[in-house]
Amino acid sequence: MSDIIDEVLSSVKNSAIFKNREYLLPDYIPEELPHRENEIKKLASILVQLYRGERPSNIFIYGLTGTGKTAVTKYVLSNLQRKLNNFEYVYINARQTDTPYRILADIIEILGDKVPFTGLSTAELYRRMVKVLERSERVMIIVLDEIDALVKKHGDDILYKLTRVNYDVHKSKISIVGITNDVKFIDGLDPRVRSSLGEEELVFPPYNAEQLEDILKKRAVLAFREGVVSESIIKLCAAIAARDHGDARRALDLLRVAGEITERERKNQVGEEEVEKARVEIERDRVYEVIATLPFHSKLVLLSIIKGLTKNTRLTTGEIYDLYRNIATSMGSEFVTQRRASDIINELDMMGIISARVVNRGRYGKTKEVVLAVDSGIVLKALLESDERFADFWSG
DNA sequence: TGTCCACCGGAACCAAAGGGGT
DNA sequence: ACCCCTTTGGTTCCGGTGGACA
Repeated sequence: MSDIIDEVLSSVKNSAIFKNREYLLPDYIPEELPHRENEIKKLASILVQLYRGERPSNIFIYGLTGTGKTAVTKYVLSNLQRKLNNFEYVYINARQTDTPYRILADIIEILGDKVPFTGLSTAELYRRMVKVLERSERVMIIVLDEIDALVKKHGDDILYKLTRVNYDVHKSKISIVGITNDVKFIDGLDPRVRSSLGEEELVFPPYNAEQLEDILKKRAVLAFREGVVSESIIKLCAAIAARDHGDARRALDLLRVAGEITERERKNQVGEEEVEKARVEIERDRVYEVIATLPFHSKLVLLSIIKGLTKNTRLTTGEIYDLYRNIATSMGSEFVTQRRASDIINELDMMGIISARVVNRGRYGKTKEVVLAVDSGIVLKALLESDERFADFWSG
């Protein structure tokens, strides 16, 4: 047994490819953030109010994914905290922590109190949060990342409450840093929330290809052994990510996975084909993961779409729903209403698995036209492997 | 020039699961 | 013991709609 472990262990230790793979992982925050100097400066100059123990303005940060919003924010806050040491901050990702209850629970927990993870009302949690805040007697910065996801699901109520905490708390003060990659998001907000959350605004522009290249180069030196990754490979990864709205995280993922593939193939240099394979593999993993964790009826709807698309090139909501009902019935399962199915189709669209666009066909009504946005093989594989009921159905 | 299709999508509400406080 | 909470994945009801066709 331990031989196997040893073997695996030594293969990591003696990797011909990686010196230290960690530098390419998405949660690694580097010592310096190239090409984000302006943003760091701006953010720091707002937060520096902390020096006098004052509450900095609430800040709203926009920028597309992978433009360094999260990294810059964490970087500035942790550095400031090291130097000032008179405030605290919580970082909450509102896509993972996606209910008002859990946001409050997280804040309370980071402040050092325990709360039950269900059972209480949000009003009660709010009360408790105020209590712990009152006790801490400091300035508190609350970072809400991907705040748009939360508001889409639960409205801006909690934001309103959070922006008003300062009226309820006297010995401490809080500021909110909201981060979003949806630029239009702020328009839909309650005006009161908008004005108080947007006391200061910061926009992160996407990286261009050269900047991405520079970033990749710096990380590659740390992560890879010498000679494993050539300049042209880095250029390639940067170019691919730049096409994809300058997403640095994608660029780094690409480079890392390309390295992993190279290692698996027991080669000692990353080549263009490994980068291409990485691109495909990343997309495939993402799609697989998303599909495998879908609720049952969403999977069924997806299966219906796959089935329908073997006969037609595009499907309407009605056609999908008929198929779905047939499949569900033949499997002896209940089926959801068309209203719900329509929502499921929208959800699949937003996840990028299908592409659904609303069309008006005059006399023939208004509907949605659906086509698959990813390879059907991987969709089917994910469906069949994640639920044995489908396997029975598909083969039988 | 109006009709009318085949849905869209907002709103309110529901029930079971997983839990509280007092 | 009793009545309370949120979340998830729904349901019911319904007004709205762009443009092909008579």
